[in-house]
This record gives sequence, C-alpha cells and structure tokens, in this order.
Amino acid sequence: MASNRVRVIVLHPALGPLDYRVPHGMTVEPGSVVVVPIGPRQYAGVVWEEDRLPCETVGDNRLRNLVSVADAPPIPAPVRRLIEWTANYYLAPLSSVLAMSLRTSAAFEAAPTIVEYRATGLVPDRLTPQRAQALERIADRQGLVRELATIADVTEAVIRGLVKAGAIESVTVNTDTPYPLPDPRHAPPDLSDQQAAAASILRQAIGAHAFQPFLLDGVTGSGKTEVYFEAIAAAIAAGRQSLVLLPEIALTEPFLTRFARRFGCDPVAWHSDLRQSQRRRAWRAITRGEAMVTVGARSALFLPYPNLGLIVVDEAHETSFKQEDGVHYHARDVAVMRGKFEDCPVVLATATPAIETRHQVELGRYEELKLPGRYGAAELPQIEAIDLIQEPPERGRWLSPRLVTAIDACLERGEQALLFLNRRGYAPLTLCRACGHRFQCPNCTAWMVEHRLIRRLACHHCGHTNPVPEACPECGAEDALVACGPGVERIADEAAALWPDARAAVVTSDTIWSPVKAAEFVHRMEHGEIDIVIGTQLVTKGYHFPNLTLVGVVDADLGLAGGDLRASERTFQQIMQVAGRAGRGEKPGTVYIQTHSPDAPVMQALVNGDAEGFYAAETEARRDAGAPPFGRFAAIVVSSEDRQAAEETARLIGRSAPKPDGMHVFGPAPAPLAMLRGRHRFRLLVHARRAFDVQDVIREWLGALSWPQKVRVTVDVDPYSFV
DNA sequence: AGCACGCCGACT
DNA sequence: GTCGGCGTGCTC
Repeated sequence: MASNRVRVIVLHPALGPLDYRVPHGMTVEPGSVVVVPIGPRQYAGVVWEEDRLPCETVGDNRLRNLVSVADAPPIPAPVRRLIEWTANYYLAPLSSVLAMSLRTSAAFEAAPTIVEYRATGLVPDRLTPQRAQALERIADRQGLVRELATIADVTEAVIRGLVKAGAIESVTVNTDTPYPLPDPRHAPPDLSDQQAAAASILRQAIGAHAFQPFLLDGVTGSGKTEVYFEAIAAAIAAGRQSLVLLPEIALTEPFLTRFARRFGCDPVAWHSDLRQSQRRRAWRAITRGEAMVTVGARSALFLPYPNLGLIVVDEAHETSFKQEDGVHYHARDVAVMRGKFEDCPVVLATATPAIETRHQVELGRYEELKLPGRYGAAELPQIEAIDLIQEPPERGRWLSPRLVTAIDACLERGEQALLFLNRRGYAPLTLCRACGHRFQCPNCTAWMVEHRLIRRLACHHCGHTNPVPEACPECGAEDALVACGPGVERIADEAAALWPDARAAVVTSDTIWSPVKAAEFVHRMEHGEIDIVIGTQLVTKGYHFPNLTLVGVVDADLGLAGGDLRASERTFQQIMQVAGRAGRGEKPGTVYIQTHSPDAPVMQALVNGDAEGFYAAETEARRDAGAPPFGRFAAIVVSSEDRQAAEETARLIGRSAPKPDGMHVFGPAPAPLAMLRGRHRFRLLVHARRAFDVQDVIREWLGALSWPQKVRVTVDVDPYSFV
C-alpha cells in the first residue's frame, strides 16, 4: 500500500470528496483531521476510506499536497459510519454532516500549554551557594522560572544557569484543567423495586457491550432519571463514556443539580451557548476520552467520543429532537444508529413515547422497561375536562369559572398552580376595528404577535418586530386596534386581575432564555416565591415542584388545529407532560383541561387515563393512512425570493416525478407558510411504503434536474413540521 | 460557498 | 472606448 494519495471529505458546503497527495514525512490514516488547499484558500477535512467514497478520480498530476495534519485524535470508525449513514438517509452532503463532528476550531489546535521547570536530580559541576540554596528550596516543586526564583530566593539568572547546567529541566504542561471524574459510588440512590429491576437490566446491557435500544417508559414522576443514572454509573465503572441528550438547554439546570447530587460533580455540558474556550476544552476532553459523561443538546450526538458505552435520549418523545434547518436529522433516530455503530445500549426515556418508538417495541427491536407507578407517596393527578361551550369564561376572559374556583382553593391552601398555554406574547393577532386591517409580517405568511412586555409586534418565524402603532396604518383610525385571542401575557393579566395578591411568573423562551434564568425560576418555585406560573411548553419539561398541585390547560384544542398527522399524538403528549407537573409530592394533583370538544378521542383518553386505548386507536389510524411508522413521507421544499422562479422549479420537479410502484408524489402546492423570511415556498410531499427506498429515488430524480441558483431545494426525510 | 471568466448595457 | 451588471463553471 505504497499509495501516497488519499481521499478527503472537505468541510466545504459545495464540494464532494477530493483526492490529495500526502507529502513525504507526513502520515495519515482514515479519520485523520487535515488541512487541504482549495484554490487559493485552505479548508479543514477528514481523510476517508477511499473505497467507501467512489467518485471520478483525477490524474496524479493534478493532485495537490495536504497542508498539515491536526494534533487531534482521528475521527473514530463508528463516527465515520454514522456520518455516512446520516448523509445518506437524510439526503445531506457528507461535508455538512461531518461539520457537526468538528464543530470547533479545537480540532486544529494543540491543547494550550505553558512551559514549567523542575529539578532533574542531577548536581551541577559547579555548585555555588546560590545554586545549592535554589536546589534545596525547590526540592520537587515545579513552576515558571519566576516562581522558582521566588521560592528559592535567588535571581532568575541562577535558575537559568541551572537549566543550562542540566540540573533543572523544562516540562510542557497542558493548561486545560481536567474535568472532575463523576464518582459512581458518590450517593447511590434508594430505588423502588421497579426502578431497581430496570436499573439491573441496564447495568447488564452496559456489561454486554452490545447494541440494544431500550424504551424506558415510566409515568411522569416515576424516577426514570435515577434509573438511567445507574446505567451511567455502570458505564463509568467500566471506563466508558456516556452521552445524555436533552431536548432544551433550559432543562439542563435541574438536570445538572440532580446529576451532581448523585455523582458528586457536574457532567461536561455541550450546547450552542458555550463560550469558545469552554467549547474547545470540552471538545478536547471528549475526543481524548477523558470526559466520562457529556450532557448536551442534539448537536452533541456527532462528537467523536472514542469510547462510548451508553447513549440516553431523555424526553425522547420531544419533537425538538428533529432538526429543522441544515441537516434535517432526528436526533432520537440518529442516536439509535450511533448505538448500533458503537455496539452500545441506547436508552430512550419518556413518559409519553412516540408511536414510532412503541412500534419498534412491538416489533421486538427495542426492549421496554416499564415504571408504572410514581415514586414514593406521589399519586398520578386526576384529570377533568371543562367544556368551554357549557361553562364559558366571562366575556373578554379566558379562564372558565370552574378553573377560577379551583385556583382560588389551591392558593387558599398555600399551594402552587400552573396555567399552560402554548402561545407566547399577549395576543396572536391584532386587527383594526374600523377597517379590519390585520397586522402581518412583511417577510412571512404569519400574523404579528403582540408582546406587551417589550411593547412590540413580533413575527415568531423570522424575528421581525415593530413598535405597536398608535393608529391603524391602513385607515388611520386611532384607538381602534384590538388584540384577538390569548397568549401567556394576556393570561398573566387575567390572573393579576383575579388574584391581585398572588405572585405570578410568566415562563416562556422570552423570559427563560438561559440555564441561569431557568435556575432562578426553579429556585423561586422551590422557595415558594411564586404562586401561579403561566407558561408555554417550556414548563411541560422535566421540572419537579412538590407544592404544585393544580394545572390548568387554557386551550387544549390549540395543537389539534392544522391537522397534521401527529396533531392528536402531540396534544396527548403535551397535556400528559404538563399534567405530570401536578402532585409530584405528597399532596395529590388535579388537572383541568379547557376544550371545545370534550368528546374528542384525545380528550376522552386524557380524562379516563386511557393511554393504551388512545395509542391503539392512533396506531390504527396511522396504519390505515399509511402514515409513519407504516409508511413514510419526505417533503421537498422549493424556495426563492423570486416567487415565479420558485413556482417554476417546483412545477418542473413535480412534472419530472417518477411513478414507481409504492411511491406517490403530491403537489407542488404553496407551502402552508407560503412565505418565510422573505422567501416564497412551494412544497411537494412524497409518500411511500415503509420498505421503499425513497432516498434513492429522490436522489436520482432531483440529481437529473437543474434550476436557477437563486432557487433552493431542500428535502426533509421523515418530516415533523408540516409548514 | 467564493472567485474567476465572459458577455451585454450605460457612462466619462 | 471602459466600468460593472450577474449567468456559468471550477475547485483534487
């Protein structure tokens, strides 16, 4: 194998694999992180197995030399296989997927070092009194020349002389402080029998060192975290790394607290808010196998852990694990693939598993570990529906009398209440009473949402904001603008009017936008400084407040509108999760769900606690519709600032659609969000049978077409968002 | 993605 | 005559 030619995936958005020559004196292997020349510029890349990336080869005479090899461990083979699988499955360029593994410049930098000095034990030929004093006082200490001189009470010249004489040597010291090692025996938990049984199975799986997906399916408050902590403890004891994926960074704070209580120190955190220096330090520790437990957002999934022994996806039902820009991957599914390539167990922990996940259990591919009861004295909350037609709120109000009475009693008892409404801001629509003008985003097909806290109208899709005008921009009428519908801020106003003495907190991404803010909120809740929380889906996740006993779902029908295929499932999950915040301590909890359709199957299932019946009916509906997991979808979105160009390209794609058995193409049609961030959007939907290789067909189909550069065509395999 | 090349219209 | 619009093609 005397070839000095290598194939490299370059971190370049538009280029496929390229071949380079390895200069004399340089050695590389598959996975090596290298710097390559492209035209006048230099790019990072990774050496790949040539036979796995067939492409047209270029003559030896055209090869350019690699510039350098990074001082970093090569990307391990399982990660290379994962990158290939992801690029292939989600129809993304290899370079974009690879970029997620090398998400930091640390890959190309040596660890930061300083040079320190220490005695070698050799006695110099000429031992002056100063030299003798220096060697005696320094003994086995180590430090900078200046520090040693101070310790020895001699000048720096004496120390330098000793270095020259060989009595003191220099040592290169890595200034990255090592992360503390989590101690599996720090504070072993007191597990229930159910928890202990599940933990024991996971411990065995860690020992087996083999791929096995688990569904850790426990009702809210059943102690799933403590169970998978035992799996982490087993992995640490076996010397292998663990990765815990969480859906939101806002969630990491309570998680870190629980982790530190169990293992005596924080895990290594990885998310988009890390400072560059923190990111580099974390990257080095992770890639050298020193970071034993990493907790992170989905982007942590592609990092090159050399020694992964366990992956946990917490709140695995969360749709935010599906990335909606760049590479459209689903972190839950990619996590399972990573476990497969790493030969390690994968734990999907959730109280409300996705239908796709339950289906895998039924097929016997995932093993289910059930925790049917809440931990300790806690009982599951009672759920009641409030029919908004039978018991409507007062005019201009959004909380029905029964819910108001219940909150009265809750506050009277000194307990906490939570009002859930998945809508940020004050009102989702503002219109002019005089002329009917509606405030719309100039860049998107969406209403501007009034935010009273910042006194602006904001678009939730592109971030465009305006001050709230005094007069209607259309007809000039003053004091004619009316807010339509409720958002959390409006519910907060209503709560303030109803319970002027209660202390309320609005919890949305507008108010809780960092782990620090989340920690503050948790602290205030735990110390009883908040009586009523009004929040969006942010409060449905992971929190444990023992004194919270009442949950009111302001508009349970909200998620059912729009009619996408997961609407019922998502409504069920969301309400189960928010309901799960109630009654987690010794006091029982009650949940009220306000709805216009109390007879809808979802509402009936929630009220009757009939999760099994709901899942069975939903699964059958999916089977009848050929929807996932029984069939598959892919969305092709065509967008451009030029509406006509986008439409023509979409039509061209539609006209050229292949019609193989087992696949059908719908559209093109204007996307539900027909304009987004100033781009006009058209969408085609591909529906296929489960076993059908849609990716292959779409690759060939789109590969044979061309369209103007200003038009962007993206493919979303297994789409979650139908806008 | 950049950055060249190249081919047409509006100016000093 | 030149400056500059952006369509097309190339990067091992």
